[in-house]
Amino acid sequence: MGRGKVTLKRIENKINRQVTFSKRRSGLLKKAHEISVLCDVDVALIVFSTKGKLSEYATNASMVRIIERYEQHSYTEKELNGTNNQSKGSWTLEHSKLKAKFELLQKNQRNFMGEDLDSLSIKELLNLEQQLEAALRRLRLKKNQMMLESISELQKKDKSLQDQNSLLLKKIKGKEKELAEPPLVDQQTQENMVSFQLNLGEAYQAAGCDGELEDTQKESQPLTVIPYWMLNLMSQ
Amino acid sequence: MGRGKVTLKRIENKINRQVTFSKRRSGLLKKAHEISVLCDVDVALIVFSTKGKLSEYATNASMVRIIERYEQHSYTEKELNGTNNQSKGSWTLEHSKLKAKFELLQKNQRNFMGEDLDSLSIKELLNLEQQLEAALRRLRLKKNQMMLESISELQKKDKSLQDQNSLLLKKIKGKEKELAEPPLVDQQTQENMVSFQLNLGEAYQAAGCDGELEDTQKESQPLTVIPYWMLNLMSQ
DNA sequence: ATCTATTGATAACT
DNA sequence: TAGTTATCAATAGAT
Repeated sequence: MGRGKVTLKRIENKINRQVTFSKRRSGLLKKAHEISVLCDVDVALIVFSTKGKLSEYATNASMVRIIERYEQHSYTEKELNGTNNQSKGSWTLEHSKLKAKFELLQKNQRNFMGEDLDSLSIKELLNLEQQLEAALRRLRLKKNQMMLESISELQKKDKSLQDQNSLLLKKIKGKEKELAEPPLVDQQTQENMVSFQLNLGEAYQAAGCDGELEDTQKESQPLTVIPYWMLNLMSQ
Repeated sequence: MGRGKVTLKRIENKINRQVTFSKRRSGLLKKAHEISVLCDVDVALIVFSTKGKLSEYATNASMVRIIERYEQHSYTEKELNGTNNQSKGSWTLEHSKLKAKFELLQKNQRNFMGEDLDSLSIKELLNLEQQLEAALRRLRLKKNQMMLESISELQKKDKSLQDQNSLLLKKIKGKEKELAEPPLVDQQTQENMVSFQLNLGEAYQAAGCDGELEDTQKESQPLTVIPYWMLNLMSQ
């Protein structure tokens, strides 16, 4: 239509291109609207001008709804591997909401780490201080509890190993008698182990442990070494 | 176009509507493509048939890119709270990644609040404790700094009000002489004010303030009352 | 922006 | 669903 045929190729003349764009854009929007009304279907049209200006048409003026429908359609069609799609709809809305929540949380977290404090008022700082102190209290309670549990576990193991040891000792002595040879485990080793258990016991009592120590499953630590954190266990 | 004018109204005849839809849809897609090529612009068109069948056109076949651009545009236009959108592809991927990050952050935050500590090992607890202590140190530093700034501000105001007061006193005395009448402001009032300033000064020195107190803009607090937090200011 | 010659789209029909 | 054709609509180029 017009005074000459059009070839489907980018219009090089900038002015012509701009004019054509303006005319065809309105035509396209009109036709989108027409098909939407005449045929009673959902249509969404997005056009960005070269300069980035947005023109849009959407049935019932609800672009997001149609885009959501598109996303749903697209994802359920193309890839069923997808993350467990709740049929809630609202992907993009969901996303932006999540983003906002994430950023809020991130800011909060930074504050909790003692960063970005300039944006806070004195009142907020005092509030944060109280929260941190409470957190620290809870944390130390938990820490002590876990350490005491750990100690208890170690003591149990220690005990069982000692028993095992005595058993072995007995067996060896039996063999000694049979073979009339000296024992493989000497007296010194045995004394050290007993001493170690007593030390742990004292520390355990000094902590004033009053909570029950449930026998939670823990990965067993090697007994040949005392965990480094146990050294200053009772400093807090 | 066609053998009769069209009225912009839903076509009631179902067959006609279907035929018209089919024809116009192809026309619309064609025109969308044309404007995209001729004018070198981004176009996205989504059409859902009554039965839910999707037809789409997008410049360079990248619908998601254009939708993203639309979302960006939309969010930055409508609400300038805009999050810094990277122009990455894949909404769902983006979304699930964000979700994972969010949940991680949320768990972390709970730990920082001294909650959900059961999932942590002793080592992690000790690490968290150190972080909390560091955070608390930074926070208290900032808090003290802000409070001292606030005090400084208040002292300035106090001083200026005192000056103003003396000025008024002088004026009144002048009038007294003229009119031979008693003054409106008595001696007691003046003494109280001086005493208050001295107290603030002492507290200020006791804090061992060595940082410069920049005169940042602060919302002025009423001078007639001492802020509650100032009472135990130096406890920390 | 507005005009108008011309092409393009399509409603009704097949 | 596809083709034909009479008509109307869109628009290229000019003003």
